[in-house]
Amino acid sequence: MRRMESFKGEIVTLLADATGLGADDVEGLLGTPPKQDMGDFAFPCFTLAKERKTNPAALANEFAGKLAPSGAVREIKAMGPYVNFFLEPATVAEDTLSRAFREDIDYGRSSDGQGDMIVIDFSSPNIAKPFNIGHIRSTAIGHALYNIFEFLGYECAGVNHLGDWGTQFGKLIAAFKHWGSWDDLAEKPIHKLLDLYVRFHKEAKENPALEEEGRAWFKKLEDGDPDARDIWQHFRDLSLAEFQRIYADLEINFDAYTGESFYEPMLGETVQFIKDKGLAKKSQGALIVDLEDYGMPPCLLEKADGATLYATRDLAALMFRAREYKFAQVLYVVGNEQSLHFKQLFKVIELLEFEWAPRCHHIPFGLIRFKDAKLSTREGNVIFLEEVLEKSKQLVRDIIREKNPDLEDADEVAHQVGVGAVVFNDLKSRRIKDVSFDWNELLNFDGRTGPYLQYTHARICSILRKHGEDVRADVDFTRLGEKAERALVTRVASFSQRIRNAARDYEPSLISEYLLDLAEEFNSYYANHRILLDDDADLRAARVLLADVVRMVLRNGLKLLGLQAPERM
RNA sequence: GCCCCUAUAGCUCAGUGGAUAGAGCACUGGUCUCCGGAACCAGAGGCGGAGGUUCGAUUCCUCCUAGGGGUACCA
Repeated sequence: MRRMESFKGEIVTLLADATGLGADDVEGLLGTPPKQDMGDFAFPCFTLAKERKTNPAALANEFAGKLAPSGAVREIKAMGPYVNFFLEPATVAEDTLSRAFREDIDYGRSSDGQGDMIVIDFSSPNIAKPFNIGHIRSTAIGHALYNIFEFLGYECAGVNHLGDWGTQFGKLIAAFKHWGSWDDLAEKPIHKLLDLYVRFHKEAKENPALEEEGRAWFKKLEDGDPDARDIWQHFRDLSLAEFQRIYADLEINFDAYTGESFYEPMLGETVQFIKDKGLAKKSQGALIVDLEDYGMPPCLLEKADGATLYATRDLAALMFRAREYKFAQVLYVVGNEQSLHFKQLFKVIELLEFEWAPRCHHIPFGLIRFKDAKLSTREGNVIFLEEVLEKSKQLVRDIIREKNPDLEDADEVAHQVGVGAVVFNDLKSRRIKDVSFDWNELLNFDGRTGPYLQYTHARICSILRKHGEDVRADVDFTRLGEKAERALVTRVASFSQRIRNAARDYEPSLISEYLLDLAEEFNSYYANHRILLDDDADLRAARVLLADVVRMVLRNGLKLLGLQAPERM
């Protein structure tokens, strides 16, 4: 059983022989031509020509003359300054399609990770605040990375670092004591909590004593006062219940919900540890780690009043994770605006001489910004994720009612497609790019979208149902000679390399892009070639196999991104 | 001020230093006696500016411009 990589290996050996270069040098130069009819691999002769003081085209000719096709290589020819290699399409098709067909749901999987642990910190909303559209980014990207690394043989731990500690909870308790009740919180608790929070700030302007009250409540909370603790716990439970509804919608599970409060008991020893290492010092009344030598502002461990900060809790959390998980890598899927924070965090870890310091990575992403200013001001600059998901699902329901009124499980499918549209929208471009939030764009399911991929998948399922027989792998692969068929085979063959690249770059969009290209190629092929031929059983069998394998890759890829692949829609 | 990210078509985005810079949306015009029209085909439309490195730069480096973010007691 071979793969594209081993075809490449054959060519590297041939070229190393002909050019006298080392195999690594050849492999570095060997590339893929921009067009399919220019072959499967191309070797540029520019650099060598310069060294040998000849022109590249002449050199390419010379090499091509020396090389003889063998094995899977059918033809070798000079094309301008390149030597291009053409593989035997039937061989490539056979190797690729029979392997994919056999591996099915495991096609693309690997054991690269060898069970190494990767801790992924993602989503991490603040409790008592609504899950808004901005949270989709970390949630979708983190979840996709989790799936990708797991598919590559890593063991993953998804950690939801809830924002569940800090002065704001003292204020919230104070507000609750003044104006709230548990009955009142029974319905839409997070919205009610937000109202309380907003009211607190409004009234505190008139009545500064409230601020003091809030601080006092937080102090009580920290000191373990049973009443404060109980109220906080209720707030946390109510929030988590709402978040979990959304996570259920998105089919996301976390391995731990260890929020900031979890690390509260470890803060004292963390600060002491840093002091013992001689890194902490007093400055302007606060306790800091000076990072001036590294061109950064100081990392604050304690405020002048002795209270801890974000960085303190993150340091405690990171050290805890190192002990607990013995990770090969820890990934923080957090917005780009926190780059400095993580640079500081990792620098402190390095100065503490932890050997795992280089294995900590911040995976930044761009912000969601609003295109339509009116929308951003309404609702106080917040769009709730739940509202977005509901709108998307509703639109899918409408479309189904119009296009496929007899569909069974229409609600379930509307859910899968509606949620998929929103998630995919967030995973389709490089994560570092800002995402402009635009209802029209989000709810347009034409073109390069999640529903387009799901539609393509469902359409192939439909073809296979109509085919009516089991798909066979023992087909005549020489029949798959059409240009479009060869393009599809090549695309399928590169799936596993694409997943590796996505992991290497922590970039789920590489998979989105791949799937869109695959779906476009298939849809174009489908429009121009009949698959279920009545008069040519051999060709039909071969095309059915190809379609089935494309279906598998679409499904596997969608799963990696966290999308469902419905069989009808 | 300093630091980070970004700049490719009207809009949203692709583009390992290499062959004619590719898609989608929107727009215009087409495609069904045939496997799902959430589709397919076609048209029109583009590398922010100036240098540098290189046989070759959208890609690497420097500077400039524009947008976004950050920059000690928020997270």
